[in-house]
Amino acid sequence: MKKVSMSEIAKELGISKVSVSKALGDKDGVSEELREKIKHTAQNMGYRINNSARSLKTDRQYNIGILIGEKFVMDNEAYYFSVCGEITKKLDAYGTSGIMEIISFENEKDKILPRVYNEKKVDGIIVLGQLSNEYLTVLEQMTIPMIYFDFYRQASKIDSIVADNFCLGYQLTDLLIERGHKEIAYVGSINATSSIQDRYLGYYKALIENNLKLNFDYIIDDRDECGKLLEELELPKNMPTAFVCNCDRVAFTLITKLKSLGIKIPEDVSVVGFDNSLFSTIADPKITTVDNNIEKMVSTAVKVISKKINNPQKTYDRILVPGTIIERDSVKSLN
Amino acid sequence: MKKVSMSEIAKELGISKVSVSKALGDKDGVSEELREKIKHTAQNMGYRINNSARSLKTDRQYNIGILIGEKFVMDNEAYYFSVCGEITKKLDAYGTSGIMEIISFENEKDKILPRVYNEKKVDGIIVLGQLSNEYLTVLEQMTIPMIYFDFYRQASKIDSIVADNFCLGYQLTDLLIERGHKEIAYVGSINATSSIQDRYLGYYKALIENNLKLNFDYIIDDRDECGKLLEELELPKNMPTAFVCNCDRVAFTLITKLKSLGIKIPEDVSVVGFDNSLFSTIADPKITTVDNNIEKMVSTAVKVISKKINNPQKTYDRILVPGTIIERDSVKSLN
DNA sequence: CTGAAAGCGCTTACAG
DNA sequence: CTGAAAGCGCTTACAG
Repeated sequence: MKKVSMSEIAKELGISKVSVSKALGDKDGVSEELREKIKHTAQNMGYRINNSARSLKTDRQYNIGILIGEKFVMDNEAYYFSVCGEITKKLDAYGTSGIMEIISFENEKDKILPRVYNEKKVDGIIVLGQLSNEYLTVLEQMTIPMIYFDFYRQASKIDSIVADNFCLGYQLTDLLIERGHKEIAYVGSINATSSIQDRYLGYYKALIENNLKLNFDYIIDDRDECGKLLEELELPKNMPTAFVCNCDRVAFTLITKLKSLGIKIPEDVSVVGFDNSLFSTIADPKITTVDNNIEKMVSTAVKVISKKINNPQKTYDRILVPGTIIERDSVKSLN
Repeated sequence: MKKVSMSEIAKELGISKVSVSKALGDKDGVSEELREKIKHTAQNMGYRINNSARSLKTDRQYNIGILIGEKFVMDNEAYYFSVCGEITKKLDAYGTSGIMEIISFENEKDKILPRVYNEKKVDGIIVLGQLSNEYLTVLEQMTIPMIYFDFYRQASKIDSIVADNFCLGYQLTDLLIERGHKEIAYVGSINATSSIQDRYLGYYKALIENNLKLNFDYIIDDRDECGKLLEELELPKNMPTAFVCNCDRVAFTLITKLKSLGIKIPEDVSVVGFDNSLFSTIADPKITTVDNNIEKMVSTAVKVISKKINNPQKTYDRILVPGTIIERDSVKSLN
């Protein structure tokens, strides 16, 4: 079985490979009639374009790198894997493939740039989830377009796509306050990621506006310095009437723990989460949460990175994607 | 900022680019002294190899395609996404990247080959999870190495890496029988995937060896013809004392349903699952299940595809990776 | 509309 | 050990 290149097709048809290239690439400069004939012949001969050869000439790889920190994928059911899948699907419409690369703890520490960059395999990079500031600073030296997904850095000029976490944290807390709750805890390590922090600040804003005092005993860590989720949450001595959790995963863990202590949800304590992930629907009761509108976030990210590849100068700053609260069964009204 | 190629490095050092290529590629034909100098200069100049140029010459892409059917990723927490992540990690040691591609329902039906193949972006392909026979038949025409992961086709010669499902289905059912269970149901659509089918056949073998009759009412579908998981399971009229579920996900759904009917697990009914996924540990009670040894399966798959790329003639047939039963709290002894 | 020529950045076989 | 030359399969600018 011999290889079929554009030259082979040209030879077969008695024309030049230039015409073949134009026809197959949907470029001007061939008659429609010839174009059709060429496409037909290519199909018959089982022609497949050689992306490497194309890339070498055009300086475009038609690949996007998708970076995920190892800390986010310790779990088998990691959230960013599915985001990566969604991105891959959307990318397809742009004739582009997604190359996922896991940034190991080691490479993050040693500031090793990703292979997809070092070997020029991609035209741009989407970073899923926050990495260490030191590593990001190094990443930002790269000479190809990059965007941050689901986080941002105040210190950097890199465009980012994030949920409107501040606003959503506010709304979710406000909902609890409206329902008569006054003792409200926040579960999340507020220095771990920008999302956790912004959700927390939204929570705090809601407290302020309702003249409720911020109680430091009510701020509960959910992960360690490396960003790994804690096995066990440490509950405050005085039980609040409600918990705002920075994600459904943690809300689920919390509910399980509270139940094991004989505390009923939502009769005794209310719990809300974030992300509208599987955890919010398999929990009993089902968790009131926030739909971040991932689909919108992903399509925005793909659109932005594509535009930046065509025009690296253009900046988009921080794009906030609005979400919506989904009320389910984990909140009791105290009124 | 100007581009740095091997020629630039050569010019800088007053040598030929051939020496640069040999030095950077760790090939013979340069003195150690010169090699070191070249590597050093390359580093300083911020040299990154151009994978496309290398590929064009060597006819190797240093990329592996990872195909996943859309049916497996309807869920956000899809199992194969994490497998894809594991593969990506392992591939790194081979200097190779993984390019995930979702096969949409449409492309599967229309028998459209994956982009990674059509554009020669990969040296080999790993298929995660069973696709339709019609589609696989078309895939098998491809002229690059391919392996199946987590399923196989009796009809085809494609090498595959699978858990020892038959044996594990047998062991798991046998465990229930040893504990005194005689009325045992199997939950899984036995024509949906080879895994479900083999686990079922192992279940049946255990029944036969223990002189228990196969009861067709006790075979419960868990997905539709497209392979999508059913929202609601249809329980048999006469309740068995135990259920063997083809995966933890379904075991979780079943437990939720049984509980909602006031049936206690494991007091009234025992349930076992497969996969040792998150679902088996977040369920209450925790589910007795099977650890498929994904890590071993993944490392085997990566090893096999790499070898096949270097030697496409070589075949490995079906490789069975042994698993282990993990006993937890969802089985009651009737003895 | 059509095609000859140049060149993208590597690697390899070969000569010195 | 070192390097000149050829060539991988495309695309683009240009000439006809």
